[in-house]
Amino acid sequence: MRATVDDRYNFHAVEKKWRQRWAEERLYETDVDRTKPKFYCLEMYPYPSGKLHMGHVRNYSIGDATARFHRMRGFNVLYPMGWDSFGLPAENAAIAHNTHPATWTYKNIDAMREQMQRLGLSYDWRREIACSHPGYYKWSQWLFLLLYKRGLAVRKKAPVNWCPRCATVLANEQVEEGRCWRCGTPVEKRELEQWFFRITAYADRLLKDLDLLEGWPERVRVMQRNWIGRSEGMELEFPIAGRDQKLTVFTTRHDTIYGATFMVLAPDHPLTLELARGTEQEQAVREFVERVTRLTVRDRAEAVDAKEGVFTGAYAINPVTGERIPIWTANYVLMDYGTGAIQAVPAHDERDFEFARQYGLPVRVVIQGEGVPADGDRLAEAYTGPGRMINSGPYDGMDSREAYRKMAEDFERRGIGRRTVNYRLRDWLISRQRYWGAPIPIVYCDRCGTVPVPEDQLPVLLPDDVRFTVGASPLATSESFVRTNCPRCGGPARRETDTMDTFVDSSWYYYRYTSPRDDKQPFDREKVFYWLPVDQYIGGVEHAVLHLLYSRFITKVLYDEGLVPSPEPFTRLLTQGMVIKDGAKMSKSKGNVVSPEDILEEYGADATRLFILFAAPPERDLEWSEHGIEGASRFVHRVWRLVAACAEPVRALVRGEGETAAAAPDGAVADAGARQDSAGAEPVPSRQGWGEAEEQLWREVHRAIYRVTTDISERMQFNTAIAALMELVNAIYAYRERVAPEQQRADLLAASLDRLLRMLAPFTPFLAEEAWEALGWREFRGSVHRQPWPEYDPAVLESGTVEIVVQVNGKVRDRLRVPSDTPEDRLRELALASPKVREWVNGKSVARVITVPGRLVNLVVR
RNA sequence: GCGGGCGUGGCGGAAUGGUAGACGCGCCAGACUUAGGAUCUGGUGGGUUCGUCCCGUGGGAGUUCGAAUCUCCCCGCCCGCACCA
Repeated sequence: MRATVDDRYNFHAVEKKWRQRWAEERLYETDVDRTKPKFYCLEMYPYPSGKLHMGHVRNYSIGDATARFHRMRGFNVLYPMGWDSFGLPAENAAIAHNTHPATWTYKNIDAMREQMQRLGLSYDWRREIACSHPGYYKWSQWLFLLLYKRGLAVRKKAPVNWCPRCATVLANEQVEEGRCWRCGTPVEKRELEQWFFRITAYADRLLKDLDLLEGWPERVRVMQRNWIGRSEGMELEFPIAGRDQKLTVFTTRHDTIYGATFMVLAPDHPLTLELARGTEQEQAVREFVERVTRLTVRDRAEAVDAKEGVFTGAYAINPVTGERIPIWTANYVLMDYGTGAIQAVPAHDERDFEFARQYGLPVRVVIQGEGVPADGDRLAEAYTGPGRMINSGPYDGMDSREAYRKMAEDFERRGIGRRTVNYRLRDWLISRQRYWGAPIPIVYCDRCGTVPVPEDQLPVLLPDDVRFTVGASPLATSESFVRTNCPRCGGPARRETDTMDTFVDSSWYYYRYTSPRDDKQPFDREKVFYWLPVDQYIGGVEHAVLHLLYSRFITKVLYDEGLVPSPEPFTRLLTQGMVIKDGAKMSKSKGNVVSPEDILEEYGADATRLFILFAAPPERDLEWSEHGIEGASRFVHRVWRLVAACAEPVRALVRGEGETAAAAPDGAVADAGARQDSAGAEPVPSRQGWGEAEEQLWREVHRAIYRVTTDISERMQFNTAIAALMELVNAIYAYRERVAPEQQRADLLAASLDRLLRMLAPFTPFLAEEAWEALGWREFRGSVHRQPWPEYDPAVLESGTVEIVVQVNGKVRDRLRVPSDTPEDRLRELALASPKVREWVNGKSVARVITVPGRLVNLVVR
């Protein structure tokens, strides 16, 4: 062993060494252990694009620090990683390079795994999963069959979003501002028959259980609440004049029905063209509908800044007034929401008002608020508040809120309508006309119809003999795949050729980690009931209404089936901020991308992780800074120099203690990695012969433990935790500056460095382990990553003196240094006796004295 | 328009009712050095009569002994949703 420790820190060599040794020692492997509380720490598994970007590095730095901290705190921690490895980019790359999507995908996975290992992330790699692996997607198909069995997977014809560039349909959640979430191409509406998961059947529970998610950011809960979009109202029926047919509308304002002076249908409503047929309006309606429905979703959304519509030529009968009112069609009514038809009440709805004024339609006031004219012609804007009912037959004179209740009852009794709840949430369209996904396990038989593939015939494997066509499902080009026999009657049948949305794969992967190689079941019940729910989930906010909603839905289905222990999958959620540079998100087009690869090469894993956790609190955006990472790197080297400088006396001490322990009868020595709990307790200094300098540093150590512990466990504020560690390092330096070398106490230095290194372990795992070994502890106590988290001693924390601020009328006038246990009345005495304070009190009377123990005294003077 | 968040030194940020600006970056000075963009030490909100006091957390008002923090109004920025009937 070297006699001295080199004060230059070679992170390349150190990181390489520990990566190997940790793997050999199987340091991060975890299994069910009922003697410890469990902690499931999870990051959103990545799409294997080829290399990590800074957002990944941030995500995993947060997660790894969290996992390591909880391990040291005595939790049995599940911390796995896997790959969201189905999806379009692989297929597009395969088309471009004429290879197989799997080739591209698995090469990328290898590259990214390597980068993760360089970062020193403490995953249990035995649990690695990839959703494109047949051993995984078999169970995604099983999940489909479970939903099918429960009536939650259905094939139906509906208006769906179609991305012409990706040549596939998309779920509603995957359309952002009318554009495809992946490629940005404006999507089109198409009427197609597709497979849906009936997430709407869970709308109410998904909404209600949001209240359980106290560990989620308010922002995400609000986004989900809005996305689900529950609204209570009535479906009302308006007979169509001259036909034996009724028009059903959804409204939240049935109390305004006496003011319904016309009706509006969505242009793509099935009755729009039918009602116009044979009327003098037919031609105009046909032209209007064709023009509006041809627009992409986005163009249509933009076009509605100007409301536009035409009269259909048909009339409806207002069921309460008996009036004949015209039926219009207009671009501001959407087929997607409610029934695709509305009762227009221009006096009390802003949109109807604007439309009525534009086309000269009558406006009738039926609710009179303060200052609202009774004459609709004189109304300047729609009135949407409450008021007194007028022009409303038997309800005249009532308060509108009372009428609202009364009318609902009356209308139901008279059969005019019924109370109902409407949601904005649509069923989840899971069919994709693409290759690189899990095939939908369904067979179509001429005789038996739609037949699910029996579970024992899973997985339905992806065929290799496909042509990567665009515009139709590639699976349809594989004869061997399509042609099959009906599982029910054995006759000739055809397979479903669509694959599942990759969000189906990611909606349940966190269960699979608990028994990733199980080939008999999707997950082991015992293990899932031990590990779940996820205690801390970490990822980007962009999945607020995608993955995070789908996962909650699938969890509820599994919960109803009795397969998982909780109705919610993620107890706490942290949505990390973006990593930005020069004020903008890193992107190739802006040319402001910083590659983690380069940074790791130049500064090493510890400095990279440290900077990213230190520069901002995790949920806030983080501005990448070259100077900032240099500061972090400087700190890493500064710690190392301190360790090197203290090595000689500390090692002598550690060796002496270690040998004493080893000499004891039960001090049998196994290999270093396995000795985590037994030999070698933390060094407790005697404090004999200590002076004020020693006591002061020891207090700093305990203060740091207190601050780091609470900052991480209560708030996940890694930035302030690291600041506290920097202060501790500064304090140790200050001690060594202040006390002559021969006077410095080795027991104090050893105890301080012991605490420091254990607290650094979650942030700079390589540095902490290397220093731990250099000081001799690894030999006797095992890896720093298997140590318990240090405890602070409140008695030490509160010993010594504190500075008390003396205020006069809230302004600081003096500071007193007093023993920290000084009682309040003594503080008051000292404050009043202060010469500086007396100048400010001078002649006036002290009306009140407020003391805050350990902090301040405030004299209220008049 | 509705909803969520934010506004503090030159910069990233600390302080969630009790000393505003911890910690880091940058900058200034000193020490060591053949030299250093290394390292160590000190300083660093503005003003000032400089061992002093005044001002200061987007602006204004309020609650309180005391407000960056709580309340109300206004301004600005970011994010999400948006003719949802």
